[in-house]
Parts: sequence; C-alpha cells; structure tokens
Amino acid sequence: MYKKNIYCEIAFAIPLKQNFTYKFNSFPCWIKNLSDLIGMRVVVDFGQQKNKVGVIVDVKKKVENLTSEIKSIKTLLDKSPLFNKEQIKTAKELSRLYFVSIGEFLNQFFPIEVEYEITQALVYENKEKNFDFSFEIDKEFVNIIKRKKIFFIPKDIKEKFDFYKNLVFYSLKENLQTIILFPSNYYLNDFYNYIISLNINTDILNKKIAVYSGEKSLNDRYKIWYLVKNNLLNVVLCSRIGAFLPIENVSYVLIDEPDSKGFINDSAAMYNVYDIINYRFKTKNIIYTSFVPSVKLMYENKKFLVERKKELTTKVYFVKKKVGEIIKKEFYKFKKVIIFFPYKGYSRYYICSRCGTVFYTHKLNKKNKKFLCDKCKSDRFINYGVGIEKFVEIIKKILPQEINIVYFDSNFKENQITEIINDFNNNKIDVIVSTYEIFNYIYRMDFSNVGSIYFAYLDALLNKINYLSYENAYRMIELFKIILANSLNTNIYLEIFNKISDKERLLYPYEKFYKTELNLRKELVYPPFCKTLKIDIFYTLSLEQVIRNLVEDLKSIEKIECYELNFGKEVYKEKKIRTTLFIKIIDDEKKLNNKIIEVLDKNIKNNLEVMVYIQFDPKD
DNA sequence: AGCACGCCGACT
DNA sequence: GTCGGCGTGCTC
Repeated sequence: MYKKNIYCEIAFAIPLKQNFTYKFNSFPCWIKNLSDLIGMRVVVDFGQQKNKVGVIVDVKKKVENLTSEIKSIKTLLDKSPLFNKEQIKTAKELSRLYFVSIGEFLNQFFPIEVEYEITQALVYENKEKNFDFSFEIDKEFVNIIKRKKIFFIPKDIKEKFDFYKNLVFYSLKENLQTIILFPSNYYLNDFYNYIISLNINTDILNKKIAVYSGEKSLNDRYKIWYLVKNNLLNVVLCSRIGAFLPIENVSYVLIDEPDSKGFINDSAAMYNVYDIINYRFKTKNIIYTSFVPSVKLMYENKKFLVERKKELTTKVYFVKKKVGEIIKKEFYKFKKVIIFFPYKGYSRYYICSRCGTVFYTHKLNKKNKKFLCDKCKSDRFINYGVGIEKFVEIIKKILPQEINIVYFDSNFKENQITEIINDFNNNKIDVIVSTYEIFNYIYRMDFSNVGSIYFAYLDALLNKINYLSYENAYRMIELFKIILANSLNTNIYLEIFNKISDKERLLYPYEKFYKTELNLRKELVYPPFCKTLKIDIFYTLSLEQVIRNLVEDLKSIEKIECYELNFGKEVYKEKKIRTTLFIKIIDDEKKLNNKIIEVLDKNIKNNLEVMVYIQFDPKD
C-alpha cells in the first residue's frame, strides 16, 4: 500500500540535543506498521553532509512548527530495526539524564554510522537441544539460581568461577539466554579461555557462547548483536558495552563485581552498567556477584543475599616505614611480597625551573626526556613528591641487590605487565610494586607463595575528601584477605603516617564495618540515603558568566545541595577550563533529576562550546 | 560532529 | 599573490 506524508524523527551521533524531521519520498511497501520503522537506520543528506546515517526514533503523520524544508530519506539501511523499541525508549530517557543526544547515547553502544550488510547465512538456527555434556550441574547451584534475584558473595575465586561455569552450562542445557557482564576485558578473556579449556564439545561452545567487547571487530560485534537479537546464542560474555545489547528474551543477567569502576563509561554518556541493567530489566532475573560489596550495593540488595564468606585469618598490622624490614624478612623465608603504592609515574608533580609552571603529568619520568614546558619550551624541571618509580628507586637503595624488585603502573603496556606477572608466578620476582593497576591482573596471579602484602602510604587513600575513602580502602584490604584465604601465615601491613583516629575501622569484620558506615552515612546524608551526581563542565573562558549563572540556578533548586569542587581553576587543553560540581539529591530523585536537566537545558542546551559529563553516584 | 565561509598571517 | 590556520554559524 502507498503511504503518503510519513515523517520520521531522526537522531544523529552529533552533540545537538534535538532530532531532525525527514520524510519518505516513496514509502517502503514491505513495512506493515509504521512503528516497525523505529530503531532502523536511514541515510540522508544533513546540512552540508551528504549520506549521513541516522536512527529513526519516532514516526509521525503530521509536523508542527517547522519552517525549513523537509528533506527526504534516501535509503533505509536496515531490513529489521538495529535497536528494538525498548532500547529506543531507554535511550530517549537515559540520554536526557546524562545530558547527551540520543544519537550519541546509541553510538556509545553501537557505532551507528558503520554500514553493514547482513547476510541471510548469518541467521542459522541450532535446533540441537540435547547437548552431549560430561559436565554435571551442581544441585545446590540449581536451588540458588531458581530465585528471582541473587546477590552472591562467594568465599573465594574458585567458588566464583564454579558458579559462573554452572550458570554457563545450565544456560546451554536449558536453552536459556544468559548475559554475563565483566568489568574488564582481562577478566572477560580469562573467563572465556577458562571455559574453552574445559574441552567440552568446542563446536557447540563456539556456536552458543560469544564474547562481546570493544576489542572485537565491528563485523563480529554486528554479528553477535544480531544473534542475540534473534535469540540464537545461549551465553554472551561481555564488557560494559554489553549492557545495551538487544536482549528481549534474556533469562539471566549476571554482573560480576557491579561496584567496579570498569563498569563506568569514561566519556559521555558516563553510564554505569549497574544503573543501566537495573533500569532496563527491573523484573528480570539479575545476579550480582561481589567478594566485598560496597555499602550501597549491600544496602540495595540485602534481600537477595546468598553469602558464602568464611572467617578470614590473615593478620593485619598498622606500620610506619617497615617496608625494607618486611621485604628482607620474607626474602630469607623464600616468600614473595606485594607492595601497593598509590601514585603512578616518577614524581607527583613537576615545576618548570625556568617559568615556574606546575605540571601534574605522568608523561614525565626518568626515561622520557622529550617532555617540554608548554609555556617556555624549557626541558628542565624540579620534581616534588614520590611516585611509584621514585619509591622503588629508594627501596632498592636500602636493600641487598640480590632481591629482585619489579614495579608497574598504568603507564606500562599490557604485554609488559603480563610478562611481569608471569615472572612473578614463576618465582623469578621477589617483590612486585604496583598501583591500582594490579587489580586488573589479580586473578592471574599466583598468591600461594606470597608472605606479605604491604599497603604503602595508605594515608593517600584515607585522606581523600570523599565519603567513600574508607570504604574503598577497606574493600581493597578485604579483597586481598579473600585472595590470601588459602595461603598459610600471610600478613597484611597498612602503612599509615598521620594520626587517623578511627583507623581501627579498617580492621572490623564486614558486618560491623557495614553497620558503622551505614550509621555514618545516615547521619551525614550520603548514599544510600541520598543520590549524588558529579557534573564536570568544560568550556571556553568567554563563557565564564554563563557557567556562573548555571551554578547559581542549580544552587537555587530546593532539596538539592550543590558544591563547587573547583570553579574554572584547572586549565584544560589550551583554551578550555573546567568546573566540577558535586550534587546531593535529598528528595524525590526523578523529579529533582529532571529539574537539574531543565536548568542545564535553560543555560547551555545546544551550546557547543560547553561539554558536560554527568556521573551518578561517582566512586571517587 | 562536520562542513563552508571568511578573515588574517606567512611563505613558494 | 594563495595556502592554510581557526573562529563562527548552521544542520529537518
């Protein structure tokens, strides 16, 4: 049938927070319902740009208040919608909350501008239902999995992997669709390799299990996207981008360590996987697994708790400047030591000795001498503060040369770190010193011959002006305790220099720590008793007044508290400056969130000189 | 974002 | 002279 005057609202992957209306010159006759068009991509001419790809987010029969000429759609790219209706609805609502355009939001999860031809050959169906497994599914696991929601605290890494393994094979056996989300590609690949190493009918595993992450080629991603959409896979192991897969018939969604920072997108929209999954699948079966959950996660999911944690015996001591002594002691017992140091690079900051400009850069270290001062091009700097490289230099000086001390931080390349980890596992390294980066490799490390773990200068974490500083330090220590649970006679040393009155809290058992922390949060009104937002605004100097007005407007909203963490102080990349705002929402979340966005709309909507990054309940 | 137009400085 | 830097304006 011929349809006349059909108008489509098209979203583009551009920073403009508005859609554009296009019409069909000749309506594609195979489309039965108009709403079937939603989520399909089209090719149109847009401004000066020819053949730009956009996504249909709405279909209308009438247009109002449009003075400009309506252009027509050149081609319909997809035979079936790339994004389903639930995804478009989610994108519409969440893109507003994160103050990005719908197109940019969608583009974060799938690069919409890349054209693909889906071949029919892709859509095969594996009708085999009785797979030949030698794998027997744990009965206790089956009892647990039958609950609607599960908040699982495993006792050790083995139990966690066993649980996941059971979930994978249960999904294969029962022909379910299960999504497992991992906070980092390291864990994702490690788990996939583990499953493959089980040697259970690799043919079926390859057909029914897929890995979906940003590391995969776009072709692979597109293929998996369509297989998931058509319910042709049983298990998808994915990184954070998997949170937006077209899952309509999903049986289980498992989030591994939902508190992890790896689940927060690093650019706009700074979505959090935990929030996205909760938003999309309120009534579905969601499983969270965490060794040491945050207070917020525990509070929100206590009802679903399945706790397997056992008594941890690792001894913990507070120390000052004992690192040399401890390394020597362990070395003579043929035991290894892990040292955690909070700052990467050689030094914490550098001052140009000619013009005095301060650089908080990690590009400068002993090996990199090419760095020049931005202002005067001088190559001479005075350094202040101790970074990991300098720290290692100092401890090497006071220790016997035969002790092999190796360090790494996030400046190191992945294969360099892998090599270090392998040497450590093969006992070629006596002492490993690392920053937070080590948490990406923790499951690959062999802790059986580790004698001590030393947290150097823990003050750095505890002194952060952040309600989460204790929680973060506590969870880090507890995690190491769990990892060391199967090793005998291990010690953890916490190096604290300053007087910190309530440092004993770091030694509390989880229940007690949780209760104490919860009371404090209630008293001071912090999550989970309120919602928080961090808004980072980048803008050009000439817009300072605009941003001041914006902040004033935010501050005048009732039932929210808005603090300026810094106002236009830090110079960012040439002529841009940054303002960071911390906001507490202490009443109806939805209503107040909307008010905040209204204020942003009023002051800076479609102002392309201003970039806004919003994070909900930031972790630091 | 990406593209065009338009205004300036530098460079064969 | 004109090539290319980036500031500005617009996109159904």
